[in-house]
Parts: sequence; structure tokens; C-alpha cells
Amino acid sequence: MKKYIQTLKKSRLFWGVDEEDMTSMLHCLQARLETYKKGEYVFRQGQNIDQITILVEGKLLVQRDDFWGNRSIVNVISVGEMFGEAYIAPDSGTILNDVIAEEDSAVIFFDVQRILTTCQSACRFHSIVIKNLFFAISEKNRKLVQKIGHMSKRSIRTKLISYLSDEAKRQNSSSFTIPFNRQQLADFLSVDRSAMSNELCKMRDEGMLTFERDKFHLL
Amino acid sequence: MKKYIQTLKKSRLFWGVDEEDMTSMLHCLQARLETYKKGEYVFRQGQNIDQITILVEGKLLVQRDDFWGNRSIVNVISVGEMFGEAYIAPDSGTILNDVIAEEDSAVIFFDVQRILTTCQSACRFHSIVIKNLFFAISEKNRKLVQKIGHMSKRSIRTKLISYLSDEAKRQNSSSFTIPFNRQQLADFLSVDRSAMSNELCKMRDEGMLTFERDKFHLL
DNA sequence: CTCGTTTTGTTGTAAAAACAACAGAATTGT
DNA sequence: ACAATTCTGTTGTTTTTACAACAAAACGAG
Repeated sequence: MKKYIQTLKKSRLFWGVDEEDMTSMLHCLQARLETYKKGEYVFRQGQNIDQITILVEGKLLVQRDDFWGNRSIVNVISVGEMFGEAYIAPDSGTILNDVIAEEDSAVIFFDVQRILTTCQSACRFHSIVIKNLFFAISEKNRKLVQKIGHMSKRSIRTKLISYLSDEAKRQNSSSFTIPFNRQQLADFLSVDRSAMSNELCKMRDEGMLTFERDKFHLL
Repeated sequence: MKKYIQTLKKSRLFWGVDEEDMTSMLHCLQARLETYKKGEYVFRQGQNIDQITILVEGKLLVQRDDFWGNRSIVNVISVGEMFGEAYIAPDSGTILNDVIAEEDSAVIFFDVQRILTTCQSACRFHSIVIKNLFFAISEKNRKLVQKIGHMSKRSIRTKLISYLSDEAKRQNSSSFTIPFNRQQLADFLSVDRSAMSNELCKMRDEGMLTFERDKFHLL
């Protein structure tokens, strides 16, 4: 476990926790290390999850099989990322996807009850971890709601308008830079890249905006 | 404030808190009551939010104006619902929507720091509230991720496949009931109702499934 | 039961998106 | 500076979706 303390310290969950406190913290939270060979399952569809995990080595795939057997990749989890935090509510039911090691991987498990119940003893950073966890989920929540707001628009143009308006608000300027290239933006909005590119140019020709690569200016 | 204790007690945040503890709890969390006349703003776009709120009377609308001035309704908040929990992370930036009272309304504000930092004193239900809050957000998170999973599919058919497969998994049976009528399901997946209805029937004719109203059976 | 209302299915048409294929521009590595 | 690669825009075709309008079925209130 010790060799992963640096990785953990950088993760969202342990922001602001001093290195010397990490060891006692891990003990207090009853952290457990598990390793997986490439192709092994970390979680299986139908399983109950009551632990939060952090990937400290390797890479995981979140895969999904529909009723008729078609497989799709839902998410990729990289080192330092947290997983499982959305499934730990007592009434959240089982996970509906498989989580599989794409490379040889190492995962650290944390007991949720332990995290949420502050201990009387030593562990002086416990309340920081609670806040970290809370803020992380809250933040993710916000991003998801926002993304759904864009995706729920019916046309590519309105999706773009929704997204670009948000970025303008967020960066508090009608000129701003987006963190995506065209393909990534198309993927984010779940539309075809060329169709989106086409629509962007039409909007430009209609005088709604100008852009160059990832720099946009709304008019 | 007292007259709303019954409403609060039913809200997700205070599940499992006894009535006699509510008063001291509200004190401990420094709850603040605000009332709004119809049409007044509860939050304005660009504002920083560091409080969690519960609507205890009336109805709120979450509205959104895009850069070019087009308004759309993002969400409706009804009595007992929590709001603001997605914006309270220190780095979450300002809210990008307006929240407006659609009717005369009453809202109770809670300090987040107060909630997340357990007090030494009386307030023995504090850790329950932390868990409630945490589980509520976690749960919402899960639902959002799932919804995005469906919405990100490119065609109505694949959206339906994604959604129906999830329901089958969730209810652990190839026969199940959905909590939507056709229009609601179409809205949930962000597609046209008649086009979706049409697609469902095609899938039925192809022998993929059968259904009647809200009862489905996958084959 | 009956009338009015809501829900669901059906069809045709117009609009939009996906898809595919390619060309030019920009970027990267050597 | 050059070659290779990635990124972006453009176009034409095919497929899918939205939209509108309507009919049939189911439901609910009186």
C-alpha cells in the first residue's frame, strides 16, 4: 500500500491531507488494496457496491452489455480516479455495468461508513476527507446536469447554442476557449463531427459567432 | 419556521431524524427561512451559491437564458425538494441559471460548512444528516450517469435498447414495468413521442420485445 | 353506461442528422 | 525544412427524426 501513497495524495479524495497523516488515515478508513490481472473483473454487473475505490495503477474499463448482448464501453478509469461513489447509497441497487482491468491494475477500497462517520480518535483530517468526497460528487453532479442540458436539445445547432452559451457564462466573456477539439466536442454532445462542423460554419456565416480552432467569440 | 418542520422531516435531507430533534437540528445548522413573492428571484445567474436549500412552500422554476436571449425551463422544483447541492463545491463556479418563484414560495437555507462539520455538542443526528445528504447526491449522480448513457446513443432505437436493458437489469427480469407513459419516456430520452412509438412497434414486429402500456417483456 | 379526455399508434412529409469520402490546413516529430 | 499525422471543413447521399394530423384504444368522472 505504501508505494501508492503519493498517488493517493494527489487524488481528489485526499486533497489537503499531509503526507505524514496519510498512513494513519488509511488505517482509520480500513483501506484495502487489491490487484487485478488484465481482463479480470473489478466489479460485475448485478453486484452490490458499498465501497469507494481509487485506481492507483493500470487502467479500468466500464463496460455495458445490453439485453441482446451488444457490448459498449461506457467509461475509462485512469490512475488517481475515484469510482463507485455513485453506487453506495443503501437504496441505489446493484451496479448495471462491468468494470474490467484493461491492464494489470491496482485498486484501493475504502469503506463508506468509515468515511462518513467521523472518528473520535487521532485522525484529524477526517473532516477534510468528508468534504473532499462531498465536493467531488457535488461537482460531478453539476457537470452531469449541465451536460444533460446540452444533450437534451433536439438539434445540433441548439446543442451548440446551449454549450457555447454555458461556456460564455462560465468564463464570463463572449470570447472564450473550449477544452475540446472538434471530435471531442462532437463526442461530448453526442453528435457527428462533420455535421457539427458544418453547423458551426453555418452559424458563423449567419453572423452568430466567429471561431478559430478552440477559440470562440459569440456575437 | 416551525410550521414547516413536518415538510422538512419528510425531505430527503432529514430522513430518520425524530421530530423532537428537528428544532435543535435546525438551530445547529443555522437554518434560515426566506419567502418570495411570485416572480421574485431565489438565485440569479452568475451568483455564487454556498448554501443548500429546501423548498417548503410554493414552486420554483429553474430557467436558462442562452447568449442570444432564448429562454428555456430547465427544471421545476416542488415542495420538499432540495436545491443547490450541486453548486456548493468551492471550485464549482457560479450558477448559470436563474431560479424564480413561480408561486409565492418559502425556502429554507442551510449552511454547508455547518452540515459537513460535525458538532461536538447536542445534535446527535448530525451524522445522519451528513449521510442523507451524501446518499442523496450519490443517488442523483447515478441516475444522471445512467440517463446520459441512454441519451448519448445516436438513434431512437438504440436509446430504447439502452433504457430497456437497464430496466430489465434493475428489476432483474426480462418482464418489467416502467415508471413512464410514452410521452414521459420520450421526454426522458429527449426524442419525439410519435417517432419513438413507431420505433417501439417496429421492434415489436421484429420480435425483439412485447409490451402493453407500461409493461414490457424483452425476448 | 356514456361522454369527454388522455394515451397510444399510424401515416406521410419535410427537415435534419449520420455517414462516407476527400481536400486543405495545422501540427508534430525528426 | 520536410514528411507524416492529425485536425477541420466541405460536399453529396442515405437514413433517421421531427412534426403534424388523425384514428383507435383506454381511462375516468358523473
